[in-house]
Amino acid sequence: MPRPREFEPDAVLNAAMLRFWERGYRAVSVEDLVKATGVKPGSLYSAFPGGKRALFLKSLERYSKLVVPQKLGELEAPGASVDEIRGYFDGLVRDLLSPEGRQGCLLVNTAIENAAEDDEAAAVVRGHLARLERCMTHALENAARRGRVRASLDCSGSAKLLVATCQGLMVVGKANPEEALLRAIVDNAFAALA
Amino acid sequence: MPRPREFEPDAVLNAAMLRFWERGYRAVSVEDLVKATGVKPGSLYSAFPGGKRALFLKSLERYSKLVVPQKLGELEAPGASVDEIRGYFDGLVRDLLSPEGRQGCLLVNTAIENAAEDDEAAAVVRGHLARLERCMTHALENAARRGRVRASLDCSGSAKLLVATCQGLMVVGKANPEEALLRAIVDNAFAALA
DNA sequence: ATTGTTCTTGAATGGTCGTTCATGTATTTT
DNA sequence: AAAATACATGAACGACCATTCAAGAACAAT
Repeated sequence: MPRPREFEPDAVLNAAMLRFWERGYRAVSVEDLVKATGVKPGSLYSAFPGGKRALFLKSLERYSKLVVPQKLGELEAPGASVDEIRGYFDGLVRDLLSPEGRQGCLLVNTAIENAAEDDEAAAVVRGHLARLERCMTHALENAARRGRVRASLDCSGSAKLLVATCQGLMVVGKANPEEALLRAIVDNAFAALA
Repeated sequence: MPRPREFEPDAVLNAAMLRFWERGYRAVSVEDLVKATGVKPGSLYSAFPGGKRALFLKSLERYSKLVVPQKLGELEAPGASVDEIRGYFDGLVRDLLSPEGRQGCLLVNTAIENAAEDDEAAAVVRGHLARLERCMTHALENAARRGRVRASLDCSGSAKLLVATCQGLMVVGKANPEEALLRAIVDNAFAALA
């Protein structure tokens, strides 16, 4: 009986995610979202109860499920090793240097902008960091088994360090997107593993 | 002839800096600043032409001149070496774990929140990163001369990595202020130098 | 064709934003 | 004592904020 929806909620969520990604939670107004999606306030609020913040939290989850796996790529494969870590870092550098990728990582931005005042957002960020650390640890263990890193390497600890390094890479890259600088960071991070 | 000021502009600027530090630029309203300083809008705007944003930029500079040197401590001394780098990192961890220090670093927060849309703010951040890198490079060179790090170490590149590491430390610490995690990051960053 | 249900629309809400300005006040010089 | 000057006050500004809601519209079932 009901009248059918005229828009795709997933498409709306995607547009919202992109806005939050490039401008941050506070900088995006509902009017911005209305313009970006073509969906009027009333419909937005009925499709996403909880309004702007709910849309933001759903954006974080969507980012985790859709964008992150694409960036992680082979690093999440069971056989991942040093090359896959390297590939991930190279991808980060490439993104930071490209005009579209300068927005960095939505979850890093959220850690800084919202983690202190929004526990739910912080939880999503923590989940992301844990996932990243898991990948890195696993890849380092594979690498150790294959003799691609020094035998004395603390895989779990080094994974934590690598996670911090890529967060730092994004902070540096956001303020100072210079290829030589970013490459030096990545190169030296890897020199430490050998 | 004129009526004298009833407030200390430096004290006002300090209060503003603290607010921006803990909540971010967008999250702080002028009304917040009025409440925090006791100075009414009219006086605020006449003492700080340019309003909120000027106050923010001045806060960044004040932070650079007053807070940063205190955190850097001996690391800026000519004779600084590994121990001073370590001291700096330990201080960061201590701060991130303390209730007052969870706000992280104003300049890191600014890199994420404002660098993309505010060139002047980004320039201050870049200056800070350059200063940090200069300290680190100098300390590593001292350390190399004294045999405290491996001879093959690329001081300039490792300094860049250490800068990124402490930015990353602050991102991780903001979302997940766990001592064991932060210590592991620092320990492994130093293991890479030996 | 009518009814029931959900959706769309866009104006309106009350609140807050950053900023300005007219008025009154305190102080120093004349 | 009076004039001149800079400051303090806080109400008022228009703009924008997130959100709500009354009205009309589109479809499915009858």
